[in-house]
Amino acid sequence: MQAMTNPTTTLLDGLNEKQLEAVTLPHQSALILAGAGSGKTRVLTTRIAWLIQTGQVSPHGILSVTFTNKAAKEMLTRLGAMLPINIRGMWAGTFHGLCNRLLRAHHREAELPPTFQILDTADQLSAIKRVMKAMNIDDEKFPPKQVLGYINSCKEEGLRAYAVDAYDSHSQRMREIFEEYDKQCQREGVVDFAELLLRCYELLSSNKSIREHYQQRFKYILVDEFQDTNRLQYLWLKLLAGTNNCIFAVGDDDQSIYAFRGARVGNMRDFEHDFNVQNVVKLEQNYRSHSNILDAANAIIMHNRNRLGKNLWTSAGKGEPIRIYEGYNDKDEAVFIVDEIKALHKEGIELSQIALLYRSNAQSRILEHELFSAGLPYRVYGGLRFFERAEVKHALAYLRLIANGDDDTALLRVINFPTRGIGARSLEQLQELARQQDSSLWQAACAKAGDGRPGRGLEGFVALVKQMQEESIGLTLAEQVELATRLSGLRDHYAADKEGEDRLANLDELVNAAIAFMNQDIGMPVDENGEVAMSMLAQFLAHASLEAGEHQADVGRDALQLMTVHAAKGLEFHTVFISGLEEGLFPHEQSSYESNGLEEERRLMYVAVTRARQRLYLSFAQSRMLHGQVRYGIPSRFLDEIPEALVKRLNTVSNKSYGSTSQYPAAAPAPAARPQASMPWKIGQAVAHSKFGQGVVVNYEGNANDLRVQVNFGREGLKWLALEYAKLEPL
DNA sequence: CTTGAGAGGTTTTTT
DNA sequence: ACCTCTCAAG
Repeated sequence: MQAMTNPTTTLLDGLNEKQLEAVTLPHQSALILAGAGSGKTRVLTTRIAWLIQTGQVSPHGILSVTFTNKAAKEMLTRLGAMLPINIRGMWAGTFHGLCNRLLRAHHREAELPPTFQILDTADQLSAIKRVMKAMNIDDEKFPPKQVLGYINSCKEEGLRAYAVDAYDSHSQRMREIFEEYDKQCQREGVVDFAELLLRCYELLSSNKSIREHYQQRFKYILVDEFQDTNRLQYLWLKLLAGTNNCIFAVGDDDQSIYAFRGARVGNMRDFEHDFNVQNVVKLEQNYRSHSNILDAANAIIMHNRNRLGKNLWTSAGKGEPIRIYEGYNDKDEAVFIVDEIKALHKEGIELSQIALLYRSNAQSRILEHELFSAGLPYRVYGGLRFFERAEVKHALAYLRLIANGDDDTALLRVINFPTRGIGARSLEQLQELARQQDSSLWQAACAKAGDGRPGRGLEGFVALVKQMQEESIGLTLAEQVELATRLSGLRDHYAADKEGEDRLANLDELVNAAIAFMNQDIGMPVDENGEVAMSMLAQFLAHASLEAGEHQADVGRDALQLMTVHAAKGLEFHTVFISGLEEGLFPHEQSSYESNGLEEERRLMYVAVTRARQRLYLSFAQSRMLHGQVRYGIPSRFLDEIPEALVKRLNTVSNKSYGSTSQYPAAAPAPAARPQASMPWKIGQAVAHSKFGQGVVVNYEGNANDLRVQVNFGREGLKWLALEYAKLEPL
C-alpha cells in the first residue's frame, strides 16, 4: 500500500491526537466528551468511514442515532463525501425515525395496523381533550396540557399507566386518563411521539427473535448528543446493544440544556458504569473561537458543581475582548445592537454571520422592530413550521382519512372544514353513536349516512371521503395530494378568501413536497415477509409528522440570524450578540424553582458564548417591558462570572440613580401623582441591603407613615421592605 | 356559522 | 403587551 494513495491515511489526515484516538478506538463501548467546537461531527463521521474502510464492518452493521433530522442529514452528506461506496445499508436517523421504521417492519408483532399514523403534539393534545370529554373530566382541575406533559413524561420514563405510582385521588385520575388515552389511540391506530419509542422498546424487549435479529445486525451503534437522551432512549439503546455490541457515545455534559423535556445528563455516568467504559476520550481543543471567548466560557461553566470536567483550549490567539454594553432600557439596548451591526456590515461582515441570541422568544420583538426601522434584513428562527401550518394540516387530515378512516383526530379536524353545516349538535350525536357501537367516528358516520350523498352535511362529508378514497386508487402520491386539496374544497375556500393567497400557495407547496418525496429514492420499508409494508401515502404522512419542515422559506438571502439560545446550539457565527443578560431573564426566573435549574441556565449561557468565533457582545438593560409592565432588573450573575481582564465595557451608566433619567415615559404609576417628598428612593434606584445584597427599587406603596418599597434583589428575588425597618444604602 | 369581547397565560423544543 | 382560546350574541 502506498501511503500517498492509502485511503485510510487520507481519511485520518488532519485529525488531532485525541480525535484520532476516538476515531480508531477498538470494538468497545466508548464515551467521547466533545466540547463545543471540538470537531464532534467530524469525529463521528470519520469513525463510521474508518470502520467501513478498514473492513471491520459493512454499512449494514452500523446504526447511527441523532436527535434531529438536520443532524442525521448532515452526517449522511459528510459521510457520502468521505466514502466512495454506497452506504444505503446503514441505518441512520433520529430515535423516532428509526423506531418508526422498526414498527412499520414489525407492525403485526407490535400490534399496530400497517398504516398507523403519527400524532404530533397538537394532534395529541386534541386527542387528550377528546378522551377527557368522554370521561367527563373537569379540564380546570386537569388542564389538558398538564395531562399531556404527564403522559409523555411517563412514557419517556418507560412507564405504562398500570406501572405508574398514584397514591392520591388526583394522580389516580391522571393515571386513568393516561390509560383511556392509550386505549383510544390503539382503537384509532395512531401513536404519539413518545409512543413510537415506548412501543418499539416493548417490541424489542418482549420479542426475542426480533431483538436478536437486530442485535446481530448492529455491531456498531453510534449516538450523537448523548447528553440529551432520556431514560427510555437510554434503555432502548441498551437493549439494542445487548451484551456484544458497542456504543460510541458522543456528547457534552456542559451543553445539556434539555432537562426540561426529559433529558438525563446522568445517562452519561450510567453509561460509563453499565457498559464498563474503558475509554473516555476528551476532545478539548477548540477550532472555533479565540481564547478570550473560550476563557470566558470556561470561567462561567466552572461555577457548576455537577460536571464530568473538561476545559476548552485553542491555539488561536486571544482575539478581541468581550464587549459588554449596558442599556437604559430594552429599546436602547436594541438600538445599540443595530448600530453595531451596521458598522460590522460596513466592515464587510456578512449579515448571515451575525447572530442575535436571546433567552426567550418574547425578546425578539423589540430587536425586530429596530432592525426593521434600520432596514436590515433578518431571519427569525422559531414559530410555525411548514407541516404545522393550519392549511397544510387540514390537507394532511384529508389524506389521513384516505389512508385510514378510523383516524378520529383527522376526521374531527376537517369534518366541518370547509364548513358544510355540521355543528356541535350533529357532532355530539355522532360521538354518542360511536360510543354506543364502540366504533370510530368514521364508522359511526357511515352507519348514519350510508354511502352519503353529495352536498352539505354529514352525508356530504361521507360521500366526499368515499369519493376521495375511490379516486385516489392508482394515482401517484402527488396526484393524491392534489386531489385531496381540490375535492375537499380547501382550494376553493382559500381562493375565495382575500387573505388566502399564502395559504393557497402553501397547498401548492404541499403538492411540490409530495413530488420531491416521490423523487427522493428512499428504500421502501419492507415487512418480515419482504412485502412492501406501506403505501407511498402512508410514508409521506409519517414523514410529515416526523419532520415538520423548515421554519421559514427564504433561507438564501444574506440576513441576520435571530434565535433563542436553545436554537443556536450546534451553530457558529463570526459575531454573536447575547441580549437581555439580566437576573430573572437569563438566568430565567422560572429556573430557580427547578432543582438544578440554575446549572442548566449556566450551561445555556455556556452554549451561547461558545457560538462566537471572533467577536462576542453581551448586553443588558436597566429596565425592560415585560408582560406589559416595566421591569427593573439587575445585571445577570453570569456577567460577574467572566474575569474582568477578558472584558471591555463599552459604557458605564451603571449604579447611579437612573430612575429619573429613564427614557421611559412614567414607569409604574406616575410618581408625580404620589407623595414624592416622602419617598426617599426613586424607582430604578440601585440600593444595597445588608442581607439581600444589591438590588433595584421597582415599586412602592403606602403613605408617609407606613411606606413600603419593593426591591428586586435578583437572585434573592423581589422583596417588599418596610422603610421604617429596612436598612437600605444608596449605591 | 361568523364575529368580537373577555379571560388567561405567557422559558427553553424535537420528534 | 400580546397572543390564543372560549363563549355568547348576531
